[in-house]
Amino acid sequence: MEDMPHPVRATVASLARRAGVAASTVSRALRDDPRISPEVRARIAALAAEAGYTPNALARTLVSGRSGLIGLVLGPMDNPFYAEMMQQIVSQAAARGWRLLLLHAGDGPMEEATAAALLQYRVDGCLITSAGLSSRAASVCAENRVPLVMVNRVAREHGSAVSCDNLAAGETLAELLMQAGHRRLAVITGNPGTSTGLERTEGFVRRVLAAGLPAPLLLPGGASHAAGYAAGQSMAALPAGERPDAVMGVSDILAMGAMDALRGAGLSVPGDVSVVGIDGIAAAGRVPYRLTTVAQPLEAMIARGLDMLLARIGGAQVPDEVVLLRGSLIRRASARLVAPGQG
Amino acid sequence: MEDMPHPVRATVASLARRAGVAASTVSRALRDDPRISPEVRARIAALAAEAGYTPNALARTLVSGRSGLIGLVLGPMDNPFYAEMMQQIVSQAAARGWRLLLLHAGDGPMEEATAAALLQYRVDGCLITSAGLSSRAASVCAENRVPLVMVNRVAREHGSAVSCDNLAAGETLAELLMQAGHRRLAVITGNPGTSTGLERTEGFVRRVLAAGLPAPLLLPGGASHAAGYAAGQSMAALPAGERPDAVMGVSDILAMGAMDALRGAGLSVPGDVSVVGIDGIAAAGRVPYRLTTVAQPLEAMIARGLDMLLARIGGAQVPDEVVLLRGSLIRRASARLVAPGQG
DNA sequence: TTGAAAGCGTTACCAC
DNA sequence: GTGGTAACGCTTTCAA
Repeated sequence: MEDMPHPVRATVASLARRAGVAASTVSRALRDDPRISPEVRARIAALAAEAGYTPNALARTLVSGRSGLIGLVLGPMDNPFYAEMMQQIVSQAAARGWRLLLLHAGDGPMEEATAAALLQYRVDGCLITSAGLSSRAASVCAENRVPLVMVNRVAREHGSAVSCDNLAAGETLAELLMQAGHRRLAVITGNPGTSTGLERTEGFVRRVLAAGLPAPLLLPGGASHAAGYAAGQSMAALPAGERPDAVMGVSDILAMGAMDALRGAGLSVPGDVSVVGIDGIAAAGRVPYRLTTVAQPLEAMIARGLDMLLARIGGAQVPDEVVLLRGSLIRRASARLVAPGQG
Repeated sequence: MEDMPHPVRATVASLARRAGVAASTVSRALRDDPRISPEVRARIAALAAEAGYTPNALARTLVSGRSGLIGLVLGPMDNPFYAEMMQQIVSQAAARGWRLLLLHAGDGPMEEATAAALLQYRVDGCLITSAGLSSRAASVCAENRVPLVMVNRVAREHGSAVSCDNLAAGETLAELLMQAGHRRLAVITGNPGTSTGLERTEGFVRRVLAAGLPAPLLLPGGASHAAGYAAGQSMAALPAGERPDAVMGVSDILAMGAMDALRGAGLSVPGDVSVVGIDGIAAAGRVPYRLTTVAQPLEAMIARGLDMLLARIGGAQVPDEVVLLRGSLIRRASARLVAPGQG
């Protein structure tokens, strides 16, 4: 190891000096501009490698107007779904050569300074995955014409969105449960004001009513296992005659919490109560849950979202759009799937 | 809504023009330089607000040499521990006014371009939470003198680290299990080459041997629930006389997988087998796991890690250091805690 | 094919 | 107190 006091970073100018050419020549050579002669290009490339040259992306931004950064706003991490989503985002963004400025993660409100950073660092666009309806980042983007795509939530006022067809997912599960002969249905709802949860609930309820059954029991839930657990406990506490025989959690994690509570209270799932969820998180597929669910097409959603962002960053005056992708039903052991006596 | 074709961003120069002062004055006024007279400062502040001025952090970086960015490298997200850690990092970094450049998340190797981005965006420092021993980011940082702190792993060659005292955690759990009368012990190990897992295993084994018991059975594990589940199945398949009566997973998620497998095979936890883990993730505390574990002091670890990073970014020639924080034992229902016949 | 110079937005230094 | 000017590192005209 050398022991230079200040390992000064090589710059285009320093390389130019050492190569005896102009800075513009170095800049062009390094970006493989076809106008530069092969010899010069090779010489500069060698020099750059030797000096350990790394272009300064920030300086480049200043002149190009593009930062290559996209702001990322993540939802509450206590739902594993968001962790899975994040992993998708990170790998797909990297594959496209974008860097992620991680602005927020969690349920709380975004800090003032963080919202400001979104603008100060001149992100090219913003990806918002928080399910909450009131997203600070969204309005900041809209006010400042920063291209914005929301994933897993609908755009209320501005911006585009890509999301699972939540209404259809709710309907699918209601249909599934009714066909299996369930008659007393329930829904564990999401956080109030959360679009995904509302839509899933609505799809479910609509389908049940359309079939002529009484409206499902709505159990207040939230976004966490604990909330689902509480809802499950309140179900278990009902007299057997009033207790629903099937329940949908508006997210897998809620459904999992409910299963744990029901079983903890001595009830059998799916023997006494069928439980289904929506999201398709990995944990829900495993023992002891084996949850029947509608899986969101996560990879495709992110790919689509980044496509949309790219189009808007490109400068084209593309109108806002909302894309709905259909989820896929996964039948597993948490729900009885045939009417009693048919098996 | 106005309909300006190009909502040109206000700059220091444009504000200076409109205020009839020099750019340097605007710059000073905006940063509350005491030399600027109150009237001028007020006038400029008003103008800036009206124009919706946002300083360009990238341009500022160019002259100051500080980007305010810290690179973040996250481990495999299928372990909820990393999600919890991320949330801590995001909120604590924001509180200190740092922005996070999310470079990597997951188990796979870091892409070439991503490693380059670390340098190109001139991150002030790097926080690495991946448990894998071979971290590409670490060597990039070291070679380029980018301050580096690793969390939840020890620094091998360069850089500083803050970590839980994994050895002590393993010892604590071995002691706990032996005191409860367990005699046939086992460990579900982590990914090979992962320092945290190795240390936890070593602490456990050391303590068991010191007590004169036979060496614990080492079951190959990994980093996921599935790996723990497989290990649990192999335990359950052993003849009753050879089956361990207590097992430690080197992480909570492994222990949870093992519990699910053991119970799935008809065994009782903790009736037939006691199970303990390490990490203290939220999911492990809940029904049906109620896992006895050693919780990592996550909040303190991150705070300490950021402190260390700050000190090194400050420019002070601080020598590399490794900080070990002690975890805290949480006794729950997954392990029998008294010798049979003592209750 | 290459060079010179201007400019991106900000801050720091030196005058006044 | 405030104004000029240079500088950060890069790209991009416009000339040659």
